[in-house]
Amino acid sequence: MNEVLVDSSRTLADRVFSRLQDDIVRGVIAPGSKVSETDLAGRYGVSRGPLREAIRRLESRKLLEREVHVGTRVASLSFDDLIEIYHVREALEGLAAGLAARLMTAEEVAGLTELLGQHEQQQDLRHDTAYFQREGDLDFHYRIIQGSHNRTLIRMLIGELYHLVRMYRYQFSTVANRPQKALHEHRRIVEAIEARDAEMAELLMRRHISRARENIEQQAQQRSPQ
Amino acid sequence: MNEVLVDSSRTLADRVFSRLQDDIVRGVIAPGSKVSETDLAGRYGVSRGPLREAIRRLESRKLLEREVHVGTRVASLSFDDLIEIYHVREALEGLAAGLAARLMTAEEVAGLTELLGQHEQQQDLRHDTAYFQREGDLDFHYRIIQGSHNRTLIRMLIGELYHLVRMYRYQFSTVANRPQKALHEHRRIVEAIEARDAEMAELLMRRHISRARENIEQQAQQRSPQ
DNA sequence: TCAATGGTTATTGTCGACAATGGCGCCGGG
DNA sequence: CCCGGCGCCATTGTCGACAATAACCATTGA
Repeated sequence: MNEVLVDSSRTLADRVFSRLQDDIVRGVIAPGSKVSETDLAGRYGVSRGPLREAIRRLESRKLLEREVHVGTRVASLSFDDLIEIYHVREALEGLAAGLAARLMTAEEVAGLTELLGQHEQQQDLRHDTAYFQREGDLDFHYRIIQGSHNRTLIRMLIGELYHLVRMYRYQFSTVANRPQKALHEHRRIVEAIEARDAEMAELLMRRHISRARENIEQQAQQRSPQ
Repeated sequence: MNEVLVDSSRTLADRVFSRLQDDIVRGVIAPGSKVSETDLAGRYGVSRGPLREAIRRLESRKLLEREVHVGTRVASLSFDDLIEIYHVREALEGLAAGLAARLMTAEEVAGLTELLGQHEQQQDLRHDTAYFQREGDLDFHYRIIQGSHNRTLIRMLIGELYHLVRMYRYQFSTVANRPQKALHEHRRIVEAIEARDAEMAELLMRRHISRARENIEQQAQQRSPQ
């Protein structure tokens, strides 16, 4: 989504890291499956050295789970894990929205407004609905997080949590069943940011993510009603 | 503080990771200084392979900064970085305190109360003040974070942010100049947790960290009054 | 004297091979 | 028939060597 995928730049370990991360997130490699270093090295055409470095980085992002002398397996998120992540998202993205309302530049706000307009148009035309519900939604949040201008916060949300959220969406092919409501909430958040109302922006963002979490909890109950 | 330092367990890369992290946090290796892979390999008596893995992990924790084909240098925190971190801490530890008030077991609450009692005693006797202000303070927060029972939250705070905070404290030899107030705030937080008042615990924790941040901002202004 | 350019050198990036550990299946005994 | 021990094998952990890149310095020209 955001990260550069130019295969001719940087180092080998960096490229295999990007590709492997993408394959994991998109479910090309089945969640929970064991992956052998030798297999992966062959698959990506590199030696085990750079591959191991990529594995270590993905391990610290919780996309891979490693057990010494046993092997590495792709992380498989449970519903509980996802609920935990959403609690953290609520706190962090609430902070981000508040900071964004105070610190976003006029250009950033304009870009955000434009992005939202595009989403609303897509929604009206019933075009590319799946895209909006997946990457489009993340794009919106992505902009606001960047607007916080807090590098630590950006790193934690974009660099760590979002890959897990994306993986989950692919894993359970979650088509958010409340796109209109979500879009409406997005609109109100943007309005708060445009008005530079930090408290309101934070409140609305927290509520927005909180509702998304409740939605997931409902789905979980329906699928496995104990 | 928390991580096992048993040098006879796990893998070489894990051990050199722990030792290197400790040396960086404690300032044994000067912040901002360049570190050569060959030098470090010799220093810890390992090959460059495991060392590189340790470097990658410390890099993703922002304790090391790497530039391809140029070198690795120890991160040196700016005041701005620290302020950013404290904003994130405020959001995350506020969440943690709220969750702790709801989810901590009776044993955990008892242990927390006992820890606080020890700190108050140390404070009264003016014993080991430096310790309280450094590791002791972190111990208190550490317990509450663990009490949140949210693995993602624990990982982000303990696994990532706290090492940076610790490094900063060593780097600027910050002796918190408001230990009595901090201790009093700790007491009130514990009372809220004992009363299972989640909202109050969150509010008090946020205020506690917010005040610590303001304290740092004051110090920064005094040292470099523009 | 200064700047540009070339070579040299130190450092990192990559690779293949060897060592060590844990899992798995076979075999024997109860 | 079941259980425990033993040995093989696959996989990971570690190492040293080679290749590639960028910084540094000296030299030369203006």
